[in-house]
Amino acid sequence: MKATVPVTVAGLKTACSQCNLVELCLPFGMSENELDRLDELVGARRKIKRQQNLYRAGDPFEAIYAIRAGSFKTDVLLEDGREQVTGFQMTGEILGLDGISTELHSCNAIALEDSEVCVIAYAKLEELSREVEGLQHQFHKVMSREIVRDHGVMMLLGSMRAEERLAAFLLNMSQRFTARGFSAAEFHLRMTREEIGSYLGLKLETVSRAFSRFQDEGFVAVQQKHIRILDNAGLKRLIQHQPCGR
Amino acid sequence: MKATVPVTVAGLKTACSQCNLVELCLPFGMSENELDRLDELVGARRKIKRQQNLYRAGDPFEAIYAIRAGSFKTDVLLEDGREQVTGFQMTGEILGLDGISTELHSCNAIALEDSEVCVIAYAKLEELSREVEGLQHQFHKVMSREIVRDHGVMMLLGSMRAEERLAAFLLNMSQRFTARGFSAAEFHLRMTREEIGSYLGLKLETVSRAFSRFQDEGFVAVQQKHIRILDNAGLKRLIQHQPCGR
DNA sequence: CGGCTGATTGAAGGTTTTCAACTTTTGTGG
DNA sequence: CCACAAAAGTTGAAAACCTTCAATCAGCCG
Repeated sequence: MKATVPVTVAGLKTACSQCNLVELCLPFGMSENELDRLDELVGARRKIKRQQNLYRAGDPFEAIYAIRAGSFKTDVLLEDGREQVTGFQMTGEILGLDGISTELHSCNAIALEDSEVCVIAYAKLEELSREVEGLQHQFHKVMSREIVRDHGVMMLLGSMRAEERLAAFLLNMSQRFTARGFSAAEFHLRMTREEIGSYLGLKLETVSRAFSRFQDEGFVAVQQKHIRILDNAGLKRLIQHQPCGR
Repeated sequence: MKATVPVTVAGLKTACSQCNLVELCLPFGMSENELDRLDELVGARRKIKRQQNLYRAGDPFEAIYAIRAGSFKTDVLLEDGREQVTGFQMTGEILGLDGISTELHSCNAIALEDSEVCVIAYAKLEELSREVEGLQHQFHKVMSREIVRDHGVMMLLGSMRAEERLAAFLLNMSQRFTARGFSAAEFHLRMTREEIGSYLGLKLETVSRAFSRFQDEGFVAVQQKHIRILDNAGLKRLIQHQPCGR
């Protein structure tokens, strides 16, 4: 560690410039010089154990988080207890953007496994992104990407039937694992059937049944959370060529 | 018009500092000085006739738009023709944020009535928001608010039943009309039952039936697109105290 | 190893969709 | 300005899809 870098808790200081997640994370597309400046910004890392909250709805908003290791879900709770999972996040993805609007977090972020995040103080981010054009631009892209992703989820929830939703979900997971250097065809889901169901607007039994049908039809091999995709094209066809639903 | 302001098409130059939508729009919360700078940014206005596109999915992204008058819907189309309405936008709201991520628009924006928008060149916005802190902050808030709104829609689509969705929709519209100085209890919807249905993940017949039931139960008086809310609290109760749906 | 959580599967029930007929409103052109 | 066609909205009955309820099975952790 360079002497110029201020020492933080137990040498946990992060350096984006050294991180292998650069291409997936906030720094994507930034120049060498810009990257160096980014290292000023990113504070200590924080470890979150499985099932623990990174933040809760109502918490004051102070930072956004880049997932360094592990994975999360975000959800919104209705007063009567109903839960809606709004997303699953993997390494390199940014959490906490919901808090900017009211300066309070509006959803819960919960680790699906033991995880680690880089803490990015939001005040500092605004400050630095006024100076570093690449950072500003990239940050805007990250927010916009989240909006586009949300529209995709609305499409799922509003216009697709159960099996289409699950197929789209699996293809999306596959693609994101691929981007992280993992197998596109074989992966391990960190979330339960109930969480998948909540995300897709389905009951867990419906998710389970859809998995079984996919297995029967030879699209995938399912063993609990372990998924092997056998017919990628078949899943894609499923999404587009089904009557309708609602 | 001041001589220092560059003259654009037919004197259509907008001045945020003069606009009565300030409190609802991008400039909200900015200081007098900051507002003056904002006037540099906002280009000509553009009129969009009913049913016309402000932009289409795939169009190159160059600007975001502030709705000066009228209203819009945004939607995403699936290859097989299915449409998902992702939102309805009213005066003061910002359109086009979806385009930042890929520099191509990812959805369609269509005027629900003859409308007018202020064109905000995105490159200029980034430039100016590096100089004007209040603008930067406000722009981030606008994007974050969109993300939070989207989560709310996911909740609707994923966890609520037909009547709950429509109740939530009506209450949301009422609140937004109120914010614009219109009656909270009586308003005119600019979209069809089919568009409402698409937004809520329901078929138009289901929307129509839900309207009829609300009328029978005395929650609202419905006459085609004209809505009168008779029992606001009743609608609110509907949202929280229903068994479940899916 | 036992108890727990998570997952699977079947049968019955419910909500929403589909199909269809009909009414009302809107828009256009004579 | 009326007439008429097209679009939008309403309503009923049947069907489809998903949920609910229930029982069973599998895997995991202490």
